[in-house]
Amino acid sequence: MPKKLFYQLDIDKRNRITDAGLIEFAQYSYNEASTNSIVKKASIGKGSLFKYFVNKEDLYFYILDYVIADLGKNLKEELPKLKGDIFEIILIYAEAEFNWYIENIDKYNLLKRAFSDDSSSIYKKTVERYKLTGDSFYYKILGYSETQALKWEKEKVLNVLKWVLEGFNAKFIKKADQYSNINDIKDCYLEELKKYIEILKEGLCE
Amino acid sequence: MPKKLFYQLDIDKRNRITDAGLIEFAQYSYNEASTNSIVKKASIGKGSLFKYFVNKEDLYFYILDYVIADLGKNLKEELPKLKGDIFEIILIYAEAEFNWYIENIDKYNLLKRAFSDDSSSIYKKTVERYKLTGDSFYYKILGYSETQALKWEKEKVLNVLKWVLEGFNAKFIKKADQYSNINDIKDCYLEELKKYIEILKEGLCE
DNA sequence: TCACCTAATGACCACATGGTCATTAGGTAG
DNA sequence: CTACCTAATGACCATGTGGTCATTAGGTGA
Repeated sequence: MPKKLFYQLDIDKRNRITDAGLIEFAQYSYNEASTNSIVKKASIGKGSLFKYFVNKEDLYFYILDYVIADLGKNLKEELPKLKGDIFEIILIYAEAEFNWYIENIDKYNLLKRAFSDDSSSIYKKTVERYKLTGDSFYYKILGYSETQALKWEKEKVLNVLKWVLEGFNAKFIKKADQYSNINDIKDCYLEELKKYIEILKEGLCE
Repeated sequence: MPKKLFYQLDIDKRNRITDAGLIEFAQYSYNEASTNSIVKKASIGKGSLFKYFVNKEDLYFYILDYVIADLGKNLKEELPKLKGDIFEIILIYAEAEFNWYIENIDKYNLLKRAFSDDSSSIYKKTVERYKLTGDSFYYKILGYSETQALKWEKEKVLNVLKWVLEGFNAKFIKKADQYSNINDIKDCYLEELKKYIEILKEGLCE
């Protein structure tokens, strides 16, 4: 975590540093991200950065903490809306996540990179640091669903839903550049996802 | 592609270079991989490497070409075995791929990295170079399946199958370290995958 | 033995990295 | 104005990078 000096800065400077770090770590892997670039982007001296943070890793986890807190806050706001069977829940959850993604692409890319590149030198420390959140949160949300008649083990059904959602998201994001209007994207996303969920619901329910 | 000089080398030296490059690029991203390490691992002089290859990128694509050719050869051998409906085909295909993976972990990791890290500076050139293979191959294999009554659009069903297979593989590989006996792993993989395919077959067929 | 050729080499280059530290700038108290 | 303090700074350091090139080693023919 940052030293006291960092919190004594005026808000503008602090935001400049946070934003610069976020953009850099979203665009490049931990090792490829450059503190020199961050310093330039934030318009501060190189020495200052290492007065505010003990080293690159410290800066990285400060940024990551911040992003995860932001996502958590956003998802908590959606919690009361989660009602219905797991298929409806999945839809509501996916829509919330997708909306967050559309408006926080840098944060989304940072998270994706942080928890998917398991060969990065920082990955081990990352999963260690956040082991209590992560997947468990996903299942907690699903815990909100009404109990319901499934043809199969609940764990397997959840996995199938999770993998389809992940695959669908990845595929959709890749082709999302085509759309220009942001509302078109949201509509199209939801409409297409609904079909997949419909297929699974019909197939996996009693 | 390598210069003529490379092909004039005796087989042992050539293999040392290929292996060293494979291991390095499997372990580290393109930018993080070090030509110095490769040179040391292969026990050749730094200058020699750049006599054989015009630059790092040239070496990288030589290795990648080699791995893709190897995988292609392996899968072609499995082609005659692909018979039945798409669910049976998926199982046979997944088993072949998994066996290849188990015995070619470095090659597998290299491929995974090459086609998943879409932020790497080399990624664009990579997909450009191999755009004719890739996903299309996957669907070609599924083309071997007997036509069969599906409740839904074939494309969506294939996507669901693909995503579940991908998700299952990723999950399985992560916990594969637990097993010591390689045959246990293979058995366990196939057994668990079968259950998922069974679920999907029952759910997605007429 | 000598001259010739080519393949192999590692010292070397310019550049970028994470991190340091002596110096400076700017505000405050007397 | 001076003396003091602290926060900000960028020149600097050791290390590592991809890539080069003058030198060397070793084989061949006369």
